[in-house]
Amino acid sequence: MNEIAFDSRECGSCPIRHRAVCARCEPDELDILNNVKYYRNYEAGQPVLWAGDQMEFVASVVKGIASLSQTMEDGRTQMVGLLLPSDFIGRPGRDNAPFDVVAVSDLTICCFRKRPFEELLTTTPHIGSRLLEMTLDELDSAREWMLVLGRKTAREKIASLLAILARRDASLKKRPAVNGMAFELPLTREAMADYLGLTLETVSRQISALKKAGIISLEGKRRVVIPELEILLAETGDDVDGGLIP
Amino acid sequence: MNEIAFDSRECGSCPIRHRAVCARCEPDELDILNNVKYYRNYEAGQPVLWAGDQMEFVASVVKGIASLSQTMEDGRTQMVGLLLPSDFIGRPGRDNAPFDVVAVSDLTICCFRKRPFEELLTTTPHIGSRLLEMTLDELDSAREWMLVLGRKTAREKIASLLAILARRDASLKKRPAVNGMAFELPLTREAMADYLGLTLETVSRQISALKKAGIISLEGKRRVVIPELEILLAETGDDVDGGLIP
DNA sequence: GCACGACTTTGATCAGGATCAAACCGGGAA
DNA sequence: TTCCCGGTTTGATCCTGATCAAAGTCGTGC
Repeated sequence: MNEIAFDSRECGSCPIRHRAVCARCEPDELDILNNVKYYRNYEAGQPVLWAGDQMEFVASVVKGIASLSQTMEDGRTQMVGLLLPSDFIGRPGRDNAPFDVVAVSDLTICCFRKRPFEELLTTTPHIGSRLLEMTLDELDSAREWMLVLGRKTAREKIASLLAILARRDASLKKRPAVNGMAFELPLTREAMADYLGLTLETVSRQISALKKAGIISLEGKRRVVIPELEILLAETGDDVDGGLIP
Repeated sequence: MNEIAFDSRECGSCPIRHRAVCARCEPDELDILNNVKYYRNYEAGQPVLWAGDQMEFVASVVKGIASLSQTMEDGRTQMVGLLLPSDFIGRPGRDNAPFDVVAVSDLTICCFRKRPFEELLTTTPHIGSRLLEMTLDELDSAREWMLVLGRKTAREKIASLLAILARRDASLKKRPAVNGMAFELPLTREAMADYLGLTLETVSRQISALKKAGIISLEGKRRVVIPELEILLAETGDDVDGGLIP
């Protein structure tokens, strides 16, 4: 859930080869020719990996959004992570995907063959320690999300999700989150429900309620405006400082 | 959630110094004298760390159970992890505890000063990669738990918890989980509720229901007997193979 | 333009778990 | 022994969010 970048300006568009791996950039054509690095595109809704699949690559999201999710036999599904641009996909040291990875929107990922990547991990210690740091951050966010799933009301859940998306959007655009900011909702009501442990009807109703209360407003169905950030944050149930929006 | 051991037989009782760190054992008196390694004891209910506290050590659970948890201002709390013997506490690279750590039962942990430990990480690459592997495993279990919190019914939640505890108990005693096995419930009804995102009354009711259905039986309030593992597993809602009990 | 389909909203009703309340159990101290 | 107290069980009722159902919105292709 965190970019694996050391210096993102210095390098090209590929987070893995250029932003993560090489401290000094080399042209990546070589890697592409050697089939070590390659791009993949998916349409919204397409699966990238099913749980249990062999993973012959690690990857990094370049554009679009992917989800990590689990589905029970009877169809109940729970999203366990959202992967936004610069997020990392993969498990060095494991061969099989632990969860389903699905393109939520149109998606481009940059893949890097697993073996060469694992080589790099052993030969370049700071990559490993960066990866450990990222993994610990993801573990913390997963645990924070457990509070949302286990203890928050539907309204608090929606507010928490909107707060996270607002924050992500701001940081992606490299500007601070401010009152009056607007952003595109990249998820359908159903995807939100799967992330929050709710039904899509409840999601819709709570969004309507927040709108009616003046806490958010919508432009169309997918664009959210937040007149006052503090007021939205108050709805999350978190302490205003700390919590999901540091 | 996973022991950081390379060869546990070869060494003394301290998981960090002896089982994790030194490939070849040295006597640990030296470290104790240097105040690099030390033990701490806590009584049931005592806090080990509050979220935000400076952590000057990493540690490993030697005996007893600790919990990681978060509490909202109004008192709602969610446990985000159970730490059993050989589990690791700490965040190399971070100074502050992200969550509360509380002794659930009487607890002994073995602490290792953070700086020397971080030194070791940089000088001994296989420790780092083992730590990465452990962290990835914990991330997977956290995500699996998100399915429990977000989508399972109260009965399935209880069954899932019992299944996990049964499995942990078996692996701690280094024998397989079998039909008819019995184990001590190390948690109060309230602690179970906090782990499962339920109230203690619901926990109690569902345990009674499982008892009435013959899926478990109790000896006293705290000892659980599982006549048929498969039947309990069927109640978890997971696929019988895979899932929480691999 | 129109029709279709995917997504969303809204309504009516239901049910699972929360809440409030009281009783029960078992162990330890006086 | 008796009392007390933390933990547990059970009961009655309430309420949030699920479920079932229908209608509304919007974009796309014909």
